[in-house]
Amino acid sequence: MSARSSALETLRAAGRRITPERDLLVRIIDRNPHLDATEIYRLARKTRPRIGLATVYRTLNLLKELGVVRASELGEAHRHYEVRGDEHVHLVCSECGRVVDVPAPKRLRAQAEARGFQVERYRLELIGRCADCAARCEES
Amino acid sequence: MSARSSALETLRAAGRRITPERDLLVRIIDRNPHLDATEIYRLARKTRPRIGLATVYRTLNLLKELGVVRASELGEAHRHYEVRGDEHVHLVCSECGRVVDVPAPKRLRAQAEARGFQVERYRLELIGRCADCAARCEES
DNA sequence: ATGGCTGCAAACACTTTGCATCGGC
DNA sequence: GCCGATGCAAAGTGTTTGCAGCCAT
Repeated sequence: MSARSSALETLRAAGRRITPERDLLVRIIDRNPHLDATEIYRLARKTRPRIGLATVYRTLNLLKELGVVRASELGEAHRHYEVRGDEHVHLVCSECGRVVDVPAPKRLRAQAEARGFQVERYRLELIGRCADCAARCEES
Repeated sequence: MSARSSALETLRAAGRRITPERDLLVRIIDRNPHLDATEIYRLARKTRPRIGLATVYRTLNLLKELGVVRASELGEAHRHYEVRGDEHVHLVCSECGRVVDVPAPKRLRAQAEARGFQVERYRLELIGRCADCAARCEES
């Protein structure tokens, strides 16, 4: 099942309406991970010029509540959204801003829970230089 | 050497002035980890009522540039500041908001660097219930 | 047809900036 | 005394909210 149809299904199950705006936004987030609200808005307007920024924010918050997307603040910047799948770690390049995902280590959760802390979710971002940018910095 | 005097030393070394405002703000951040700008401002006004919020922000940014403090967005919220010491993980309680620090595992860095990613710094927050809140939820 | 959803604009919260004054060096 | 730092207020961002009309159900 695609992330898109699963998201729409979740909406339906929660008794919320499926509107063209919501469908469009889900598709955009699904296809482009790590966009912020303004970027999502910009993309959405290409398809649906009359969509409002408020709708983007309202939809993002709704999807977040329903657990369809997750928000994270990549390297000091604004809030970025992505469909929730497996837990993973963000590698954020401080040079080009590119974001690479790597699967998350299981040990973290275990360590925290050994201290009596019940982990619900986590946010992990490593900020630094991606391989490309590191190489470019070497040569110059 | 205390975090405070070390911070002031860093200011001096960078050729920046040591003002009563800066000294006060460093002391506040040092004594109370995980405060946001407004909370720091509120505390600062108790001692120095005429201090401006802009000074708080300017000082926080300066200290961040100098590497004296680090900023992180705890559990969706605003930006929080703390003096930079050892790398560590934040355990953020979703119930009471309490933040517990635990030392950071070294493996993370190694894993990322195995992929050619040069880690400069990272942000890691586990959100969930602290031991106390978990216990309280059990009994009720 | 009814209530949720949208677009628009105004309100909000947080952060930065312009400028005259002040004070660390 | 010089120049950086401050306080105040105004401007900038990013996000939320009030409201009249619209449309999915």
